[in-house]
Amino acid sequence: MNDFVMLLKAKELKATPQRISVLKELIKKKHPTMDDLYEAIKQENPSMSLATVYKNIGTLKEKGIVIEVNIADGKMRYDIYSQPHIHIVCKNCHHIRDVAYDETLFNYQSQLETNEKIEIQRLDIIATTNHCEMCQKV
Amino acid sequence: MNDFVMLLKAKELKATPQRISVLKELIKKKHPTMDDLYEAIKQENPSMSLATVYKNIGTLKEKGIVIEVNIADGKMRYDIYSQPHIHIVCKNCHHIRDVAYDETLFNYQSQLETNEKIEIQRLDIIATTNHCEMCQKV
DNA sequence: CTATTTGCAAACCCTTTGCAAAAAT
DNA sequence: ATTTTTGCAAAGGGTTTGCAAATAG
Repeated sequence: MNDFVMLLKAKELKATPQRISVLKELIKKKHPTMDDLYEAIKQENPSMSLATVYKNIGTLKEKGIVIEVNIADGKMRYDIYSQPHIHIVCKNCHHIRDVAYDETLFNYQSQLETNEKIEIQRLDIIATTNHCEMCQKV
Repeated sequence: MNDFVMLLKAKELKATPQRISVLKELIKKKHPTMDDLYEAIKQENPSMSLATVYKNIGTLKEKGIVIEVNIADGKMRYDIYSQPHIHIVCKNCHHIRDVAYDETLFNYQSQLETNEKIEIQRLDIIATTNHCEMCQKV
């Protein structure tokens, strides 16, 4: 029983070939779009349906196995969740670079090559909080 | 000649009532969705078309007056751009809080109330760089 | 055997586009 | 007078849904 099957069983999900293909491809290709996934998986399993990829990604998201990377270009990207990290997205070509996230002191500049010039366009943190004045979820 | 008209003229945009309404509403309501904007503006100008709101937001984005806030729930939010700041999005109710961004040392925890527990779900930086290995734009 | 998952097609939503009429400068 | 902008309706593109057949456990 391989790692993917164990991971799925641990989350009480059935280990279908389609599901395993999605996980495999997420490891193989970094931050793929839905179409990247679909096209790649179809090579090995021509009967794979786009709806199934969507449904599986949805399920894997719910279980915390997969996270979305939204760079606001109209297409969502997907990533297997390992630990909190930062996505630095090139505004020009949309390439996504993973940068480690230091929980205690996040000084992103210090993590970069010294002569790299980063110009921030947008910085979004999606987080849960116990102090949201709107939903008051404590 | 009011501030909005001056702002638009400075960017070589015609100061139409529709355009001014969009700016007004962006000031009035924080981080509205497209539909928020459309519905609010229709109150005062019933002939306002949704396509016009989209077109104006597009133009204002191009000119750097407006930025998008994408919290990956399927709807885009919009914000008048003043200076770089962080959007902390509540995962539960989607309320967006603006947090100041310190260019030299960004320690987001220190900016928050001491007993607030933030659990980061996602942290995205959209930035231009001169070291992107993919597009090599220097 | 039962509950979940798949695959297909249709439906959905948000967003964009084409174009003629209207408005801004 | 020229150029931009508006408003309408249609099209577009990514995502979701309903349901019967297939599959996993």
